[in-house]
Amino acid sequence: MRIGEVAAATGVPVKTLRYWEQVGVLHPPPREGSGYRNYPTKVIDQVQFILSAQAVGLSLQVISGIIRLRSKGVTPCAHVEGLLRQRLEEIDRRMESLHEARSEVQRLLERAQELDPQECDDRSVCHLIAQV
Amino acid sequence: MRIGEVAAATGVPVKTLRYWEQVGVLHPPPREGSGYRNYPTKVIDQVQFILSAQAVGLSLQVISGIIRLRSKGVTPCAHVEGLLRQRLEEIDRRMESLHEARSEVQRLLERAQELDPQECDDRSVCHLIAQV
DNA sequence: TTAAAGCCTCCACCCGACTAGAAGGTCAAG
DNA sequence: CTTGACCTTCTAGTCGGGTGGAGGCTTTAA
Repeated sequence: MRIGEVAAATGVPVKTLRYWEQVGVLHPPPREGSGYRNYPTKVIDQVQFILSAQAVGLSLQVISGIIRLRSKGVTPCAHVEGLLRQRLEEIDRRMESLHEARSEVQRLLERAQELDPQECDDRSVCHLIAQV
Repeated sequence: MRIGEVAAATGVPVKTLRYWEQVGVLHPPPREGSGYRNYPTKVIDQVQFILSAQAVGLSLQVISGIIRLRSKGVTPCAHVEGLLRQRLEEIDRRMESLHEARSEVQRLLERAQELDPQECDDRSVCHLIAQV
């Protein structure tokens, strides 16, 4: 199948499919005599896999690692499980730092209720956001 | 004071101070005869403000908006309060999507316990990450 | 037969916040 | 007087995941 059909079937833009090939996450398909890419049908599954993996937050680099293992004949499940665990930790770290940021903003907003705007003088840019 | 002194006093690299000037978040200071930047002492406070605002997650563009208001003589507190509320909403949105991602990864990991690696066949790249 | 749609490659650009390095001018100490 | 630290501008690169457009083939339907 041609690249446009793959795009239509998966919703991924043609440009993106070529980009994915370029960065190594999709295997280069054989070409027709015209030079057109001629994809096997299973590319649809691969594209779906990439989309699912992206949705979980894996990077294209990591995803292409999985696909490379797969095409070497290795069953990548154990590897993928490790990656998912790493991803879980990553998410937890980011949730935590987001949580801290939230508390800080909350604190500033509460302080804003107490402070008088008239006090916002030339000493600082704005007393709402001030050095801890 | 010279740019190196500002850098030493605030911990912000010289390159970054010049960059901040370039993108409009720091006012261009007057120059010595040599062409060297000659900062007023209050730049320290401004840099601290920028750092604090960044720590809260405000972008340089937003921060320079606040500073512009300030230098027009406007007391930016009300504006800043609005920005902080927007930031809070932004944080909440991101926490939510992070939370969803976390559940999804969690779900995949739990499924990994049930599935047999032998089943990971050629139909898909890896059955751990599969289409919903 | 011809026009449109689809495909090809290549190069450049986007977001944000820097950071690196080249090539050169200035200043303070010994 | 020289050395080295400090300053200047300018260009260009980083990260990730694409997107846009130019210029030029190929295929397909009327």
